[in-house]
This record gives sequence, structure tokens and C-alpha cells, in this order.
Amino acid sequence: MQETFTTEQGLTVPVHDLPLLDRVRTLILGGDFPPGAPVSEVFLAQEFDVSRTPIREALKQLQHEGLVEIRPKVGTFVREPTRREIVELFQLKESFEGLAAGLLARRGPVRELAVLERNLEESDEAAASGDAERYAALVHEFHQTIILGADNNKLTEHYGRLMNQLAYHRLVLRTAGHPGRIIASTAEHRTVLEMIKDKDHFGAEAAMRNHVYASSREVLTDSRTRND
Amino acid sequence: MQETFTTEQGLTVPVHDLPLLDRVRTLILGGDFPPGAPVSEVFLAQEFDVSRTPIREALKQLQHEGLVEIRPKVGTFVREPTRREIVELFQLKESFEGLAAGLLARRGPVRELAVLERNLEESDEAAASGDAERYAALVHEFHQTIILGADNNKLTEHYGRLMNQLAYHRLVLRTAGHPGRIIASTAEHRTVLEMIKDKDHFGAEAAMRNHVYASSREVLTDSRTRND
DNA sequence: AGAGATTATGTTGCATGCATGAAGTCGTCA
DNA sequence: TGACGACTTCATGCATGCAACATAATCTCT
Repeated sequence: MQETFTTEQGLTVPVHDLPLLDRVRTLILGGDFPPGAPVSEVFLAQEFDVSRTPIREALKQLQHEGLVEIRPKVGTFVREPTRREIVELFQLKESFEGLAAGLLARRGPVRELAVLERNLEESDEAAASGDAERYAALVHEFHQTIILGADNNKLTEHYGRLMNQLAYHRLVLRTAGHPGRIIASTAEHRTVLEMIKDKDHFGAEAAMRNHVYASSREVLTDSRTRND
Repeated sequence: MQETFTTEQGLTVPVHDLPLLDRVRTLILGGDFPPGAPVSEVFLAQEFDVSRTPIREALKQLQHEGLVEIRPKVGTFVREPTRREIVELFQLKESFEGLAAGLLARRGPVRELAVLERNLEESDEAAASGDAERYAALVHEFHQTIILGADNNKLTEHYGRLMNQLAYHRLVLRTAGHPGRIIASTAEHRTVLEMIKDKDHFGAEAAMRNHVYASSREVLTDSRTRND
């Protein structure tokens, strides 16, 4: 097994081309490029002070991840996911996270339980003090902990791809949404955690899927963000 | 949306580099390369009569798909999935196919029902006449029909990636296994179909997951193939 | 002036060459 | 004989150059 590195989104990539691929991805996801904007190879090449060749390879990866669209002989463009794709991705998210919660419950973890417990406490604090940013970070951490806790690298990998595709959408929502409004999804998180504690993997999966479904619906029905 | 093409495994790729990427993938999955074997760029380059550059890009894609391992400054090698990875992939397969069956049941399909119905009849015939090859093909078609019937392109995409990673393993099992032995999993398929007919998406998902789990266990416990 | 054809431009697609680094090989020395 | 070290070999990593094609701009003709 080669040396790998797991990115923030949980995507495992070979470590040797991490800097470039990661930097390009960050640049595109950063929001500097509106959807549909062209991403020229030469621009990126001089931006990162490398040749076009490694840039091309990175862009192909990103195409594979669904973040950009390469039109042969024309150019590369930031891909704007359609609403239908968003729905599809959320269906997958529900399935992935449900699976993860179930696997974690079956494992009967120790370390993760403490982390999740602490997370919920801090989430309550953040919600009470109205710290939206902190709350969002904690929500992210909660889900990430469960995914990683499932102890299934392939799941982590696929989940990372998924979240990368949703990342741009999330960003739009987060910046365009109502920052002050935080709906406490902590209750649903707590339910999930209880199920995991009880080693009820069936219940944990169901609870997590309900939670993801609920949050996705709120994202999809209107444009208000639920920070989750 | 750019023009895409869906491969046999259901993986959607841009059409312009289909020939090369697909041919390289087929070559590697074809079994000519034992696991761990080096896949030199120059070899592939002269094999397909192109330069190293497009070969490199294709290999990077395959690395992304998990089929090869690129060791920097050393070479590219056919990746041998560990047993643990096989287990992880089957867990994902269970989740994917369960999701697909559920979505299909919820859709209340018409065309797919006829196809699946016919498939089961032919499966019975193939099983009765002991045509292992035909039976395996029908099993593949059954699952593929359900995946595609779920009408979720992202699911199809992720599933395709998954199956590509399992493809090599399947091949080994199929060739090394006992070709005469066919255990009729048709009964489980029939259960899944009944649930879909009844639009019981919950039951369909459960039935499919049980089925996939059962077949995976049989694959994993010993080396005998169940053709599924 | 408008429509079609033609040129011009910009970007990608690929081939090639060279530098870099990793293994393996051979030789030398203790 | 065994171990250490320089060297050879070989494959990759990347830069560069040129050709091909899509698109836009221009020109011509009616």
C-alpha cells in the first residue's frame, strides 16, 4: 500500500501530488470561480508556477471527481451541479452516512463515543451563544467522526468524493443563506448517538438516514441553510 | 453537460478519452497482468501506439479508481486488493444495491419489472441446464437492471467504480472457482422482485441487502464462487 | 445592411527530450 | 565470506514545442 494522505473531506489521495491537486481543488472550491467559468490550463500553470502537464493531470482528476467539465479542444470549466444531481448526491449521502452509523454502532466503539458526547455538549453551547460558524464546524466534525469511526476506508473514500461534489453547493448556501438562523439538529444527532451507545446498529442507521434526509430536504425545499 | 458514455460497468466517463482509458482498463482487468505486476508507461505507449503522455493520464485515472498503484519515481503496478478491502467493498456494494432496490421499488417501475421477470425465467432455465456462463451473465444483468432502474446517475457512477475495483477479484474467483457449481440465488432475486412489485421499498432494500450480504459471505468464507 | 465564407486567435492534445531519483549490480575492503 | 559503497540502469516527472480543432472576428459579396 502506497503512502496516502487523507484530506479534510476524507478523500484519500497519493501523497506525492497532493500539493498541486489539493491546491487546484481548493482554488476552484474556494469560490473565486463562478460556476461555468473557464479554468485555463495556462492560467493555472503560471498561477502555481509549473508546466501545463501536471496541471492537466490534476484537472483530469477533478473532472473525475465531478468538479470540472473538460470540453475537448475547447477548455475546462467549473461544473455547476444541477438540482437533480444535488438530489441524487443527497440520496447517496443518506445511504453512506446511514451505513457508517450502523457500522460504528456494530463496532461498539469507545473513543468515538467520548468524542461525539463532547461534540454534542459543545454544539449546545454554540447554539445557545449563537455562534453559527462554530456550530457548523461541530456539525461537520460530528458527521466526520462517524464516517471515520465506521472504520471502512473505501466508504471514507467514496464519501469524500461525494462531499467534494456537494462542497460548492454547500458554500453557496452558506454564504447566501441566513447566517443567524441555526436550527438545532443536535437533537437528531443525540438520537443517533444514543442508538450507537445501545449498539443498535439498525436503529442507528435509521436515525442517521432520517437526519440526513431531513437536513437535505430543508436545503432543497428552500434556499435557507440548516448548516448541515 | 458534456457528452458522456456509460461503460459496461456503469461508469460514466467523458467520451473523448474512452478508447484509451477503456482499453488500458480492459487490458489490466483482463488478467494478463498478475497482481503486483509492473505496468510500464513505455510498454503501454507502444502497445497502443501513442505517446507516454496520454498513457500517464489514463494511469492516473486508474489509480484514482483503485486499480493500479503509482509509486513515484518507481513505477505503476497492478493493485492487489487486500482481503480487508474486499470486505469493505462488499459492505459498500450491499449499501449501494440496497439503496437501488429501494429507489426502484419507490418508483413503481413498469419496464424494469418485465425485464426482471423475464430474467428470472431465463435464470431458472440456465440453472436447470447447468449453463454456468449464461447464469452468471443473467445474474449480472439482474443487478445491473436494478442499479440503472434506480434512476440515479451518481449512484450508477459510484457503483461502477466499486465494481471496477471488485472486477479483478471476481475474475480470479470465476476462473479459479468450481465452474460446475451453481447455487441458485434466483430465489433471493425473486424475493427482491416481489418486494419491488409490491412497492415495498423498505422490504426491497432489506431483501437486496440480505442477498448481497449472503453472496459476499460465500465469496469470502471460502474461495468457491457463487457466480454472484 | 445582412448572410455566408474566411481568416485569426486561443486553447487543448500529444510527442519528445531531459533531469531526477530509486533500485539493483558490481566491486572493494575488512 | 559478508557488508558497505559507488555506479549503472531504468522508469518516472515535468518542461517545451508543435499540430489540430473549436470558436470568434472579419471580410466579401449580394
